Formats: sequence, C-alpha cells, structure tokens
Amino acid sequence: MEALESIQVMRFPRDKVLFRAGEHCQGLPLMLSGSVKVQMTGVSGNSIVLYRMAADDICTLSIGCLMTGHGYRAEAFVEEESEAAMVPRGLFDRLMDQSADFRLGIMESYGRRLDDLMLLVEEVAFRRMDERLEEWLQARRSPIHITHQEIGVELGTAREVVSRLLKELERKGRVKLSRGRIDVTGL
Amino acid sequence: MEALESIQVMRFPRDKVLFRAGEHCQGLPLMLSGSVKVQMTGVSGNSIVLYRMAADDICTLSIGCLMTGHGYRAEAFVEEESEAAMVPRGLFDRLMDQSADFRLGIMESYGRRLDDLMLLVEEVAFRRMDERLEEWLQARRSPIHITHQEIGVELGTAREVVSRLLKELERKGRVKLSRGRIDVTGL
DNA sequence: GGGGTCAGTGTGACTTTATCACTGAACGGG
DNA sequence: CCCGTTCAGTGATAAAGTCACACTGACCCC
Repeated sequence: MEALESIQVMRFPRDKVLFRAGEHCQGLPLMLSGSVKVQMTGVSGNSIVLYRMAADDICTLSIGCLMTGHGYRAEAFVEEESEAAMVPRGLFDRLMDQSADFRLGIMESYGRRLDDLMLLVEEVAFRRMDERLEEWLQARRSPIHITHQEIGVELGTAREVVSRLLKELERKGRVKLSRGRIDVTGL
Repeated sequence: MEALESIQVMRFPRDKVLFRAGEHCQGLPLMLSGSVKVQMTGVSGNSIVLYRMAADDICTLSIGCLMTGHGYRAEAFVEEESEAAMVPRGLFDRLMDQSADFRLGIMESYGRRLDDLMLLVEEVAFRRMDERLEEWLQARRSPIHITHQEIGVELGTAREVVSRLLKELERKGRVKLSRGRIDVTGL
C-alpha cells in the first residue's frame, strides 16, 4: 500500500543523464533492466568510466549522497534503455529493516562496485595501454561504432593515444579504421 | 549473552598482516582503534595503497569475501597498533537485522571506501606525479621516516620515479634527503 | 552540386612517467 | 672490520600524456 504510493518505476531512454557531478540525490534508483555507465571527470577535464550498473544493481553512489547530503562526485549516462524503480528514503530504510533479501542485494551491489573500482585502479596504475585497448576491442562485437574520444574515456586516456595505438593495430592488420567505426579483423 | 560468546576483541601489533591476496575470510573485523592500510599488488608485481581503515570502519572487503566465498583481492597491514572486534557471520546477520545504527555504520564504511577509490582512480589516471608527491609530503609531519620504495607504493609508481622527483625537490631546496628519511624544509 | 561547417582523425614535437640495468652508499651483524 | 643487504642515484630507452595544428568525411543549406 505504502510501497504502491511511494515507489515509482521509471523508464530512461538511451543517453539520458541520470545525474551529474555536484547534483544532489533525487531518489535511489534500483535498476530493473538496461545499462547505465558511471564516469568521472577530473579537474583536468579528462574523464574515465568507473563502472556500469545493470539489472538488480542499486545505485550505491546515490545511497551515499542520500545519507551524507553531499553532491554526486560522478555522472551517470544511460547506455541501453533502462528501467529503474525509484525508491524513496523512507521506503529504503524500511526495506533495510525488514527484508534480508533486500539487504543482501544492497551488499552485493556495494561489493561489485568495490571490486570494479579496485580492478580499475590496478589497470590504470600498472597495465599497458596497448594491452588494455586490445582487450577492450576483443570484448566487443565487430564492427564497433564509437569514436576514439569515447574509447579514451573508457580507458581513461587521451584521444591521441587511442588514435595512435589504433593506427598501429591497423598497420599490423588487426583492425580496419574508418570514421566512427572499427572493424576488428584479426586479434 | 550470545554476543558475549561470539564476539572477540583482538589487538594487532604494528606491521601485522591482517590478510593477504587469495586468502579466505576468517572473520569480519570492526575497527575499534588504530589504522590499517589496504593495498593491492598487480600482476606486474607493483603495489598501490588503496585506502586506510580507522576506528568505526568495518572491513568491507571482508564482507564481500564472506558473502561470495571468494578470496581477498588485496592485502591489509596494520600501520598503527589496532584493536578490532571480530564479528562472526551469524552475529553480523543478526545485527544487520536488528540494529539500524549498525546498518548505518556499514553503509558509511562502504560509502567511504567507494569515495576513496573513486578519488584514487582520478588521481592515478590524470594527476601529475610531482604534484601528488608534494601533496603527500605536505600531509605529514617532518621528518618523515620512510623509504622511496614505500612512497612508491603509496602513490602507485616506481621507486626510481620517487627518487628522481625527490632529488629534484632537493635541488630546489624544498626537502633534505637522507637514508630512510626526508626533512621537508620549505613547501 | 559547390561551399561551408564541424566532429572526428592523423601526426609532429616535446614532456612526463615507466622500465631496465647497474652503481655506489649506508647500515647492521657477526 | 668485513660482508651481506637494503636503500638510493642515475643513464638509457620505451611508453604515455600534452599541445598544436592539419586534414577529411559527413552533413547542411542555399
């Protein structure tokens, strides 16, 4: 009854901005379907993708913002059309109080985020960019429709670096480049 | 009654290893005092400090390991002599069920970790090493007793890089270097 | 359909950081 | 005092980041 009036299922189209850095939390999204990309922009203006949320994830950043009253430190973009249940604070507290399953879900979301970020730190700090780029390419289905700039944000590096590494791969005959598109031929 | 028999307060001396990568969780430490450093070692063998735990933090990594059964991905060292309450799984579940305060504490711990890691990703991905080193030096009280190797792990870079940057700072008259010690003279 | 605009890409020049290999200096224990 | 070990310094080279600018394909619009 109370849940019925307070919970709200929303549908977000591709490219919709869920929140931006500095904004305050407007509700706690519990993902039902789709995919949301969370990224961060440094003072330098460079950005990097931190992690992605998918079905059953709750936005852990929103929990933090809700509880501390701070603004978001990152920004979130819808990558694939998504549905999310927007859980208000009161309901969240009640669910935490009453449902072990809900608590488990929250903890799992937090666990995934922590894991994602730890792996990311290691990647960014120690791994070579050419390896990371190749892995990233291999993890997609060719042809890939994306700009070098966007790949740069995925990997947390500069557009020029991506362009050069891709050109090198093209010279080796592993990819074929065209504007806004990469055909992976042999990796 | 039950808490009395199942909870156990432990005292850890400086340099004690709380856990290592790959090990399985032996209990959920809830920090009462002191400071514990959590760091990660990449396949390359390089290490980086991820964050620190202090009083009132619960080890979020342990929660994850406990729930998924996976081994730790990082390692934890006691920096300042610490006390921690080791909370067994059953008690943890009961506390989560019954204490809103406990739940809040858990969420705050998770929030801090997430925040720490997000900031770290940005630092490592985009900030210049000389700036980061200077900030790190300024955040301590001179003289600092530490090796260049250890500073490298703090910042996630190589020992040689730290040595060179420090030498440069010494040339500028901002620090004075000696074996295992740095005197910050003017920053 | 020619010209203009603009996002996307290519690349040279240079700086910063990482890696490798090696040297020498400082310290500590027998 | 000698010797082994840890710590620090440094040259050479490679990888990555930054800055500046040229080029090009796609699209629009008259």
